[in-house]
Amino acid sequence: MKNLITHIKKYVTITDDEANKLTEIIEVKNLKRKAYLTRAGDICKYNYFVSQGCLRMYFIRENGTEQITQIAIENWWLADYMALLKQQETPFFIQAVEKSTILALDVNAAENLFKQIPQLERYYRIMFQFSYAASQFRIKYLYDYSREELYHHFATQFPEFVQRVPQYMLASYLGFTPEYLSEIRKKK
Amino acid sequence: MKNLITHIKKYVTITDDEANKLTEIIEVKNLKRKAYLTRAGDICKYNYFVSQGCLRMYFIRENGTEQITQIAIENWWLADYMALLKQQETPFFIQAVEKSTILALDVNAAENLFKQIPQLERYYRIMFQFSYAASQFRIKYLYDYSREELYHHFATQFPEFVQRVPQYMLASYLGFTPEYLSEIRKKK
DNA sequence: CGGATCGTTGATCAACTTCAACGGTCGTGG
DNA sequence: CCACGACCGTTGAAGTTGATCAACGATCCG
Repeated sequence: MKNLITHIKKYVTITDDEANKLTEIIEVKNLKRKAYLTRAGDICKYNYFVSQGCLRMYFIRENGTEQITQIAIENWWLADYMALLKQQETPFFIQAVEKSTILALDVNAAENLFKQIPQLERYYRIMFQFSYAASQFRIKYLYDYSREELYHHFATQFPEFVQRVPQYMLASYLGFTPEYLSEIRKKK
Repeated sequence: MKNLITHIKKYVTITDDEANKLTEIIEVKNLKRKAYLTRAGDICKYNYFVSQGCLRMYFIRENGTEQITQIAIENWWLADYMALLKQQETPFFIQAVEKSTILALDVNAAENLFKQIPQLERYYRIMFQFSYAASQFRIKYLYDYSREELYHHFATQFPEFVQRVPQYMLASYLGFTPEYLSEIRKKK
């Protein structure tokens, strides 16, 4: 919980009283490795903050294979925002990659808090703006580079990820097969 | 300008006075076909709203070909948000696909307005949340479908785009060559 | 210690690109 | 308002990139 308040205070100024109001509507979840927060078909109501540990978000393709679309470590928010917005069934699974402590924020409760605490809404405006910017950047990468280049860029830009997640997850996140990742690593 | 105020009022309630304050810091740009709002290497300060017309955002790859990453029609915001955030040179060009009327919002001036008008910050929180959700969805599509399937999904979901932009732009946006698009269309 | 999971290897195959060439049409200058 | 040049869509052949499948060895964890 401390982690979240510290993170918020990096971007906006909130009083202790306001922080407490937020804390009241947040649920702490201690997950062991491979535990699920969300499964495909669920109706979602939470936005998840990684306080400690690592989450992955993935869906299952028609042919039965997993496709990871996002990986989140400490101080990242993760959710299927389309499913939250439209209150539709999510196609995604959200699972702990390792033992994790997750903060679950009920988005409806949060909407109410925004009316009382504009600074909190400001924090989320900044978070979403940043997330969208990162997403635009990622889409550019996906279009710009070959799979092999994607791996090299990612491995040099985010070495902490490469060490933390198994190779097959990395391959899935980057959009190719574990076999091909093997081949890339052999080349170099 | 009317279009923007109408759009904002769909999501939040603002007074006429607040709307006027916003209007004061917005610049209206009338662009002819192929005119540029931004070129690669520019330092950006504006967030663009398409009041009338159509914009495309693209970058140039090492081999000299264009890669379109975004297309925006009426009531969409468009900018390189990473470049805005970090005040770095953008790698993107933003160009009018057809004769367009664009509203340019100075993001620094907007940040100041947010302090006076929390409802405006709320509007942007909702916009960015929605944009990010759409972006997550798009990334899922990119991973889930073959190029051919991408085209069919896109053509049925957004027929208005297919009619408005030339085929080679559509091919570029979807991540493949005009030649291959030709082949797909021939098949069906 | 034993079973499941993970990374690797090699052969074959499908999706999509590249290149070159051609015909149609669109819009711009005279 | 017409003619011409530039741009756009199409075709087909050859070439790449990365997927699929099957099999094997290593390692991790209970």
